Amino acid sequence: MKPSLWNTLYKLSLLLTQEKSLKTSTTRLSDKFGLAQQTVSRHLIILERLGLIERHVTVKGEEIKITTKGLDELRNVYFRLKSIFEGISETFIFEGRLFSGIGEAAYYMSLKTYRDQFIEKLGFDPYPGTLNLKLLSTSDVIAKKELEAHLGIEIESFKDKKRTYGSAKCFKAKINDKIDGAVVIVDRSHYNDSVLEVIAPVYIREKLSLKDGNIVRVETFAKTD
Amino acid sequence: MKPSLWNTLYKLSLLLTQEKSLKTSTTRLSDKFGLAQQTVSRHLIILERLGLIERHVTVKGEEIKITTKGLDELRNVYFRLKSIFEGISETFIFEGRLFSGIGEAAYYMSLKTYRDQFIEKLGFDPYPGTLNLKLLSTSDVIAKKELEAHLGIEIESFKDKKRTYGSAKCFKAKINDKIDGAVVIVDRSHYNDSVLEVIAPVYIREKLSLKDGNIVRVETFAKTD
DNA sequence: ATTACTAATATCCGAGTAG
DNA sequence: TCTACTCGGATATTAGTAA
Repeated sequence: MKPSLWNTLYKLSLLLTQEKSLKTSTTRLSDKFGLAQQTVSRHLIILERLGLIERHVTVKGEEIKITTKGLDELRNVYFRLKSIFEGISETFIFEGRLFSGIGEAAYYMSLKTYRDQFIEKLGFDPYPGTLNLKLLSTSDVIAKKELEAHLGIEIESFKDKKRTYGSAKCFKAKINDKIDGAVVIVDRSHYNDSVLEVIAPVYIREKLSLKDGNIVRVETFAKTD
Repeated sequence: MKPSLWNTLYKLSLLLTQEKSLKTSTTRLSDKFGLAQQTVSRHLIILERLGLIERHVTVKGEEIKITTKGLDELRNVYFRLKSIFEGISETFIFEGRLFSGIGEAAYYMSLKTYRDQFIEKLGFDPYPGTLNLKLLSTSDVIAKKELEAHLGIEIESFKDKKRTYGSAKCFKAKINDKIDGAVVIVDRSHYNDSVLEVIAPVYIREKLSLKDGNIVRVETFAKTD
């Protein structure tokens, strides 16, 4: 997302206050934003196409509302700035329903470059495969975004002859108050925001006698410095 | 400040974490920021000129530190986003040392357009003149910035044949726990951030028997919706 | 390696204006 | 009035290099 667009979204949010919609015109906004009417119009069109705002355009003006996706975009910056200015350690607690993935993670985790990094940076040799948890509440999904904004343990990307392997970020975690492991947030995951991927030095499913559908509790520890 | 520059400052802050300095190179940064090395170089030059960062450039790389001014720039956005996402009422308490201004404020406050707005929006006809308080601690200065990010009572700008008269933002306030008045934050004030300007329907100095140098306590109430 | 200049290119903005 | 199109000019970015 282009900085100038983000700026327009941000300034919109300052006028909208709370999830209410705003009835205004591009001319009035251009005045407030210090941009030309045409520029505001163009920005609004793009923001709408990106799904960040919703509009109801009439010949007399328009009504604008920031979508959940748009708010997420802003919240992400908010959380990152928060972790800078209120730089304190925080504990995040998640609850999710266990489900089976397609076993892809096991392949990636067995790659030497990744595995060596896990051992070096997390201090354990992870069991190949992740425990996938579907987060149950939106507050957990938002908390995950906040966690993501914190500094974690960085797993670096690398490439071989064929392709590039993406980066990831880990946070030490405790699973069901028993097992020490880590939450892995993959940069370009095929899962969406509502899925938490957990790794540990042991096979968690077996150790905790878990089956698909079980609720699992994960406590993570984020430090900001 | 241009959005693209703000973006670079913001991304820098994510790497710097806490007021530490960062030893890196424009190439490494260009990688992280998704910009060309030349663009990063140019941005850093401009940010430095604006006094938002400090650099120590060598032929082997450079060391970057975000200045107080730069952090303020980021904090401002942080506070505004905070008031959106944590939209709650807040009380701010300031303590400042009374000093005499040049009496300019009295002139402005006597202008009909301003005065009418004060009466309508604040509910009182202000004594012409402001009580100027020099804030004593940096935490108070930061609190003032946070207050500024909240929604206040807007006093609109206007123009006559000669010039434009700027806008301002007010927050209801209680002075020394006795007098009800308001804090006025003038958009382009000739005072800096460490000065708080207070108005009231009465002549505060007299009512509270205040003299230059006295410490005055101001409690303000900010609502976010 | 670096940083950062100059010049070419890509992108963005806003004046004019249609609908 | 309004939104939003086209298009020329402004601005920002990047490629090619020098130091």
